[in-house]
Amino acid sequence: MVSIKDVARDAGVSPQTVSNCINNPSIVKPATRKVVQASIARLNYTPNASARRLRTQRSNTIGIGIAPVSYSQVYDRFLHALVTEADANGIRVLLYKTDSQQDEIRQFAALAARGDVDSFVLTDTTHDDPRLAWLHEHHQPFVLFGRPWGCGAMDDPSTPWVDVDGHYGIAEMTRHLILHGRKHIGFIGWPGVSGTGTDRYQGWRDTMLDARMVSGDELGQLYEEASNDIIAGQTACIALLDRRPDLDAIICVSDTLAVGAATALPNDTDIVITGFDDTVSSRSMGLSSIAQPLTESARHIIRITQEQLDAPAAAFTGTNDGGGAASTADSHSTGAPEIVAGAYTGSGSDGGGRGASSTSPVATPATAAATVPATVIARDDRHILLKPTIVIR
Amino acid sequence: MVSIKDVARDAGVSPQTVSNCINNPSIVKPATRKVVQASIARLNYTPNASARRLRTQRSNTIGIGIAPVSYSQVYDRFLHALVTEADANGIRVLLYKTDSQQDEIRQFAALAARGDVDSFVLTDTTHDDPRLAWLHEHHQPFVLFGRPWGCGAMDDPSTPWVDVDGHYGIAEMTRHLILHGRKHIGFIGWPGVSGTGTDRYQGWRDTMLDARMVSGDELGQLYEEASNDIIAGQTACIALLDRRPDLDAIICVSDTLAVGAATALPNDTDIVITGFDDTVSSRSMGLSSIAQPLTESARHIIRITQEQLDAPAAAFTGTNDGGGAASTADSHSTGAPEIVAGAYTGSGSDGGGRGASSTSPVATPATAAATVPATVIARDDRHILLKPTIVIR
DNA sequence: CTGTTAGCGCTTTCAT
DNA sequence: ATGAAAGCGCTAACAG
Repeated sequence: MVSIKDVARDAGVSPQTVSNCINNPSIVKPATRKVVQASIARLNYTPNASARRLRTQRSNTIGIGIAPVSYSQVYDRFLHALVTEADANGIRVLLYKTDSQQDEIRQFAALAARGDVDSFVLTDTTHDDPRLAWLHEHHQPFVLFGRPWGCGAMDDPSTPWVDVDGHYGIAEMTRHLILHGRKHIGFIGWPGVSGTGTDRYQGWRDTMLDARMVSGDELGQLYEEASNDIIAGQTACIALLDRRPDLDAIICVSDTLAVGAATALPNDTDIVITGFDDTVSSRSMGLSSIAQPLTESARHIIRITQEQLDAPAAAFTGTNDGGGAASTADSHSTGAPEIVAGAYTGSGSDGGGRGASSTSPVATPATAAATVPATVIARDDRHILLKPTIVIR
Repeated sequence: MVSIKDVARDAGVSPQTVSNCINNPSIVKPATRKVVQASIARLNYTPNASARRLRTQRSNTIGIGIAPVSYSQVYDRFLHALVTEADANGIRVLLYKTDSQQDEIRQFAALAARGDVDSFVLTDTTHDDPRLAWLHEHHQPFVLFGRPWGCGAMDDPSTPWVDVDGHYGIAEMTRHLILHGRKHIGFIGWPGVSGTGTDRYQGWRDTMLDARMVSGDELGQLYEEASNDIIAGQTACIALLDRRPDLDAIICVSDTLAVGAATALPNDTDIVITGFDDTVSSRSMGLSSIAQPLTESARHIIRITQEQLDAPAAAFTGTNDGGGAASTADSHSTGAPEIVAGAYTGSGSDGGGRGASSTSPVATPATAAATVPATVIARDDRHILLKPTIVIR
């Protein structure tokens, strides 16, 4: 392995100068820098990560857990997005197992103690999540993907999170259906009260009531619950149509349920089924869905992580610094999203056409969703709520 | 952070003795060891990973890639299994992105040069995979999950792999259906020649021909191809039933296709649909499927990785060392699988009932598949072919 | 602007 | 059986 000394000898300078060329090029005389960089290239030198970590006491690595099974079908795409954004910022991603929340806490302790990671990314936050308590107690940096529902930490500066606005997504989808002439729009949701599920449900409910498409009394008839699998989706769809044969659209809280519902439809029907997450399955079935801006989410997660680590002692002020999301990233952030401070349950037509032709976030079937940068609705720069993209097929 | 010096001071010994207590306890006098271990526990000491890595020049980390999308729905479970087995052996798992094979090669170079990982785990090997060429050329250790189909490296000692026997799984499923009175069994496979797809297809074909359930001429009528999505599965199923209304079972090369096929079935039918991978989707639909022994696979991958790293210079002899898979793992491997050397396309009834009541690998509906240790059919201890478990529902 | 010194935390010699 | 010395490769702090 070629080390910094080899480069130094080759370039006729001291190891320190080589180090400076890499970590602080501006303080090296251009001529010297040139020579050193030539040596680096010729010898194909790459700094040893362990040595650097030992010296700087920074691993430049974040940890993220993987559960025994993932029901969402979106986790692998999220991981890819996260790794991609991390990679672009010189950060590595370490995977650890999470068989339970307690197990994850054990992993926190081990990984943090060994200095394997600087920070963690958490998903699937639950009510009174013990992981948050542990992390806070041990002053361990982290970022949530998903809001800390019911933890009372929604606005806590020391509980940064990035999430996708399910309420908005479902509301937008509902509006789209209404605008295209659908009169009786049902909803299949998850049972129980989950933050995410309830949020999405309310997106449908609020829009339906706002548009006077349904009375409060009638709402229950258009609603069905189903655990997150295909069969449950089928069952719920059948129950819904049984109760309300006049339905002409059913919005599902997930793609899995949408796939189930779609397969339970009579052959000759015109009923529209929509899902959430724009998975391969729903896409192959031609269902409209709601795509989470995973790349954008990952970008913010990495940005916040970087900010935390670069300014560990600086207390968070709680005020938006004016620059917003775009201010930190050094040349990486292409198409930096605008930050629209304020409530996130806004009406669909937010000001500011931010792209080419389409003023609505509804993507045309042909143009892929990925090209449109996600719009941000945020409280401040450590609590980021992203708008999903409605994908109509 | 508490370091080895702190422990040494606390225990009244030298840092070296503390180090020995951790890495080589047997050479420390029991009394001293006791004292040191008490200090370690009291101070809650964990050795710093970077320092150890720098000193030993070993990262004890393996790298594995994540693609932009995964169609298999099994990758996340594999990752969990891999991380779990790695964790049990003191190995960390670093995730890197793989947008293409070339991209992955770039990652290899970067990660290897920085000393971030010792070895890689590769999946989705293709014909003349450029990644293998690169790894060989740079003497970079790795293990494949999945055979190197068509690379001519199937028996190459320096190309270790772990795979699950799709031919066997599908053959066993076919036999099961035959034994339960199914007379006309169709197959939905993937188009084109993929190693995995063809292997599974042949499991059906060989069994059908062996059992005289079909003539060679007739075979084509019972076979349909479909790209790996739900709609394609539906279409193929309909085409199949259209051509052969007498079908009473359809074996699908994947769960995704099985789900599609199942949803395309008439309401009152008795036709059995089976899939591959035992995913949440197919399970929720009550479909029989074939479960890959992911934990077992991961265990072998980690074992081989360890062996490679522990004996870097030792040339592989190509002979089974007699101990087989169970010989290396130190106390971790519970229920070590037997190794049955020989051809892998054996007839179903291989000798040796290895468990309780059931002599056939067909699991009963009630007892979960996971409890049965996977049987190994292997050429040698660096080329491991595992038997999947047939899950009947 | 560049070089020297020192040390991050650990483990492999080699003495004792 | 234990300790002392050295150094893995790198970078912060200072001196020049």
